[in-house]
Amino acid sequence: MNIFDLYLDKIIILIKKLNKDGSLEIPETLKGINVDIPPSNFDCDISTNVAMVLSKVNKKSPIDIANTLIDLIKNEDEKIETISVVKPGFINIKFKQTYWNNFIKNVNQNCKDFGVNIKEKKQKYLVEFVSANPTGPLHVGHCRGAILGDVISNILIFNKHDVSKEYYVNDYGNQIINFTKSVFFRIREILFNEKFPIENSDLYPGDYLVDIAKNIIESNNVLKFDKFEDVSKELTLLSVSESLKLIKSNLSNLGIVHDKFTSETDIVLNNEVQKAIDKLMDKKLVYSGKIKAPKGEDDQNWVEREQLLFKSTDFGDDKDRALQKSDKSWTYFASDVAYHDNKLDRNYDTLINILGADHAGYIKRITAVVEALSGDKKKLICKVSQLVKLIKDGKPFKMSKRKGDYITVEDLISEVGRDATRFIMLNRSSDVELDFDFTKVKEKSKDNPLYYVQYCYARISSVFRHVDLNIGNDLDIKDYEFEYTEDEIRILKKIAEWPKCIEAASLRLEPHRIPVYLYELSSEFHSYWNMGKDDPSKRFINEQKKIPNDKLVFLKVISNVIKSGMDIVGVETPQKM
RNA sequence: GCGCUCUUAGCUCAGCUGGAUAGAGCAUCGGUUUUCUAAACCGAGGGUCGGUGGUUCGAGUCCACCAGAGCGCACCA
Repeated sequence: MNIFDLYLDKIIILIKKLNKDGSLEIPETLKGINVDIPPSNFDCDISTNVAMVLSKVNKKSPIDIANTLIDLIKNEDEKIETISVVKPGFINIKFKQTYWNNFIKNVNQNCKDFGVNIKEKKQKYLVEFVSANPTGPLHVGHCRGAILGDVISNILIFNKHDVSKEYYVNDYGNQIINFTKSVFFRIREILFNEKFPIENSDLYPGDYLVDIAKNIIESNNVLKFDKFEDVSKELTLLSVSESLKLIKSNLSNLGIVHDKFTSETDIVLNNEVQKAIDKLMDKKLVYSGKIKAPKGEDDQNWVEREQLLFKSTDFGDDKDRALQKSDKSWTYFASDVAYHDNKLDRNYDTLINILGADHAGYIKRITAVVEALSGDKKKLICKVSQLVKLIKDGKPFKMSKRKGDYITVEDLISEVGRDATRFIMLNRSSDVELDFDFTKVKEKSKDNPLYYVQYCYARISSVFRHVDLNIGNDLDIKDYEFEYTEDEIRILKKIAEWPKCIEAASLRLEPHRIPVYLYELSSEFHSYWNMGKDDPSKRFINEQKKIPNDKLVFLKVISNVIKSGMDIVGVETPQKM
């Protein structure tokens, strides 16, 4: 039940009627008209800008139009307490107390689906996220995008869409060869006491490779590790598989489960790259040419080479992109073209890619490919998660690939916990860099917004416990004749915002709106709770040791929204803290 | 040189696709526990929304230019 949408519909019907009568002009599109939350210093519940939007086409001042509208609106709705016109031309409406009885009844009767955006057309989504190279465990840098992708998916699922969470495994190419070589040398180190060539900067130095090497030695007694070339094929498979084991366990510790892992090697071996490039060729978007050196770069080392290029400039990219290396093998980009063609073949309505900030430059070319292949500009949406700045003891903390001194997801979770990690990573817009201060998050865990929201839920649970009720059970209430006070209505108004929050989060793929909203709601609740100290009528449990029905549904509805929100964010709502 | 993202209180950030007197937390100062969880609450101070123009009834929000920060810019993945 979205009270803002319901009222917007009412107003649209009204002005259309007036337009039919000939007493009002309306613009072609009614898109600008909205019903919104008024600023808190106005004593009203909802507010609309209709009069201001209609002002132009009617050549009248917004105030005049508003004044003629308010009587008509009031006549049609006996739930209105006051309706008034304010300065630039807003119409402000305050409902009678009884309005909120109907509201809370409605919310309670379909608790689980409260907030679901019924206006959204049901779609099939594919959300690709993480897709870190299978060359070792996940580190903190992967964490934000992982959580972002997971929760974006959760929001879409909450809104009843069909969502598939997918991981693209880059198990092909030079990096994988280097990785496998590194494993090979670690194996020789263990078996033949041969020193690992640490000076070779192409190799992966991390300690986790020793464990991978041990696992491979233990689980296999066929392979001989004399020459890399002899075992490279089998060893690659084993090494990648060990890596994926680590990654999947990291993801599971973060509370993330992907529906599908797609392997780049499979795509390449299936000849899908050639097929996809052929499709682009048919559209005359592939040609053989040379890329010019970027200005300002050092031109001396630049070698112009004839190679196969994709005309991404046709779609707004800065330059055309190479599909083939000079040795005629495919580039990474080419196999990604194939992968996206593969996605398109699976008939999704919308593809979503979650990328790290360091891959933002990649967006234009890949959206160009999807547009070229599907003919639909909006088929692929790329969402970038900005960097996480790690801070330890007040100082920035840099990770070094060469030394292999990563902070892993494992370290992070064991230090601050899964829920705190998820909540804090989401509490900011993905467009801005995020400060993640280890010492702060750990030391000041009491100031952590996660606990603030959880505490709210725990407080409500404790009230239920006191009268032997369970917070999770449905409430069956027949009579909704209540008289909520101003302080309670303030919270009910916040509850009424929940569907709006979900709508914005889903439409714009901005999960941070959910923790931000939950924090605000919790704040209203804690404030109300403390009023009970001075004013016994604000306590939930009365002198007969019972909770009256008005307070009971009130609590139920609040806890339900918190639960829904926390489920989407993917964190626990403990009943005791 | 080019592209992407950002710039809001001392610090970290919200600001619902252009609306009304721009909001939180932290930090600082001062208060609140015989009562359902004080991991909480109440109060005070703190702002030229990076700058300059433009678009319009109306701009933190849209456009242009400028300044600053981060990320990226070949056949790596």
